[in-house]
Amino acid sequence: MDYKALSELLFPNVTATVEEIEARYPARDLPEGAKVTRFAPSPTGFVHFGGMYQAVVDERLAHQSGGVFFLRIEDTDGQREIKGAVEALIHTLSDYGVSYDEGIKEDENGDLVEVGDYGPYKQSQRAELYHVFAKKLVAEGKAYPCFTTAEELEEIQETDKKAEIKNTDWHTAAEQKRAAMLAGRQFTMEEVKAHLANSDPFVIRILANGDPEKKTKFTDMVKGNLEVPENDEDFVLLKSDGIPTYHFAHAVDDHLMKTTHVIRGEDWLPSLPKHIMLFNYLGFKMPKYLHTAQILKTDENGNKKKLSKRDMGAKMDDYRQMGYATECVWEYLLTLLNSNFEEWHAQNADKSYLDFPFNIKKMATSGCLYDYAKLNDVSKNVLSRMTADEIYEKSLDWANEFDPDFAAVMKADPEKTKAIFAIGRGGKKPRKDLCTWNDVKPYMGFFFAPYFTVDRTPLERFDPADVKSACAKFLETYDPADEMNVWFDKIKAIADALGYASDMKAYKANPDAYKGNVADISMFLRIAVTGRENAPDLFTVMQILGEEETRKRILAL
RNA sequence: GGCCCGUUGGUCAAGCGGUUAAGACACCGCCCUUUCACGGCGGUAUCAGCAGUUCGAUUCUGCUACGGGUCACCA
Repeated sequence: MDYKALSELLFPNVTATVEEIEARYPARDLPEGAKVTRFAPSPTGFVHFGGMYQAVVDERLAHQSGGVFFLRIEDTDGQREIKGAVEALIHTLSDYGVSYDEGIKEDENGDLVEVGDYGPYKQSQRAELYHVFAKKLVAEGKAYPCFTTAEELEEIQETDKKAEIKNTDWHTAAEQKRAAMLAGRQFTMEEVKAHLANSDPFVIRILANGDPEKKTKFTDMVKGNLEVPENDEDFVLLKSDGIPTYHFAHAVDDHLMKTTHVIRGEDWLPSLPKHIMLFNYLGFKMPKYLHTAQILKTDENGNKKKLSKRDMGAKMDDYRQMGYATECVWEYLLTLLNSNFEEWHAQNADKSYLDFPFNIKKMATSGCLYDYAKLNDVSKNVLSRMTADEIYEKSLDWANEFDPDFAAVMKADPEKTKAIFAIGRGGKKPRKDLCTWNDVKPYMGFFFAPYFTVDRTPLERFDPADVKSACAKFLETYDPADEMNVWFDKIKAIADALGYASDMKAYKANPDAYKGNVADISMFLRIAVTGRENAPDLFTVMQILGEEETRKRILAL
């Protein structure tokens, strides 16, 4: 078989040579040790939590080493492409502050532009490149055209991929398919010509010469030393539409774009033999690999499963909707990435996460379960460290989109809103009431008339006359100019007057001697002023509310 | 089913041949506190199992079990 002639037959329009292509992508001029990484999502409309996890690693590794991080859009599957997906992707990355140096970006006008010298950065625009390398492989007898259609192969397999395949059928189905593919390797030049004359669709398959019984050693930077079998599968390089499969695009792109470190999910591990073979066939130097652990969830049956896009929390946009601040998700992500991040952050509170010495060795090698309780705890801590102004701005942003009515209320009186956010904030032991922006309204809505409702239930176990009398007495002596201790002394006086203990120790020593205690009196007032039993410091609440509103609410109880 | 990867408390995890096996979350007590939210102190709970190497294995090796991933003209 004249492979050179075959390659000309298959790619008559490809005139560029591999050398010419290589010349277009010179080595990058980077300092010693600089890493070149890439985030290469397919534009499916959202960024997966696991994808963000990888993007963060990409970004940190590149920028921590003085290297380059680029974004490549893997749009080789036209069927799955969703319009606006690239924009959504870019926005998510920028929301989370994951900055990349090359790839598709948005300019000032919001238009998509390409930045960088190693593009195009969309695989659909790189067809020419792939074809040159495919032609080379065919010319060298390392790849061949296969005219067997996907439908025919599926038929041969006799098993519906969608249906549940019984374990025992696996072997035979795989064998049959393999036999069919092997048969596809047998052809004459005349047959190929006939197919082409007939415009029969075909794919380009690799000619696999591996023996799966033979294992080769491979070192992954996360997983460590692995043993991988040789590849014996004639997998597809170019689909019948001329677009490459992931495998082929990965080899060609990461070679030309000079990627030094490939960060991807461990679900790619099984296809490693394919990639090793491809890089060998093409004469490319393999990049280093980091196969990251999977993020798992517990399913209905209590088994661990890969976090799928249907699960809440799988899409980065879910967090926005649930009201998690990006900073919180970031910090949670970082703690999953390097478990010592939390500790480091506690000791370096003033430093940016960019100063954190991210370490590959610290990355988990086994999958971890997604833990909302932990996320919530991290979130509370992060939010508690923010200033009242920050909280105001960020929560308003969120409310503008998800709760416009409440946003309007907040905006109507920014000073008051900020004063509320300032309660118990800034000290060594800040309040931690807020976990998500969604918590803001339930937490402080009562300050605003539209959201103020009174729950009298806690008052029911007391004599209504006492409640009424306590309120009346409070109003008699209430002076908004009072210092906190004076203010509280007055409440204690009310307690004494009504037969409630003003001294908690005395009360605890002999509870039966009193109708209640000063905490109960405070509770009456708290119900009146905040409408509920639990609230931030009552003295401050009254100050922010102002004398008029405070009196009005107590009078109305 | 084949192949690959993994397994330290309920969860995330330190550990890298000799430790009372860190810490965080969750949970449970107690304390502080006019409520709540904090904060402090304490507690329950972990090396999947079995062999082997070794003076000594959570750490090294093998096997078993269990869990996960993957087996497309999807990425």
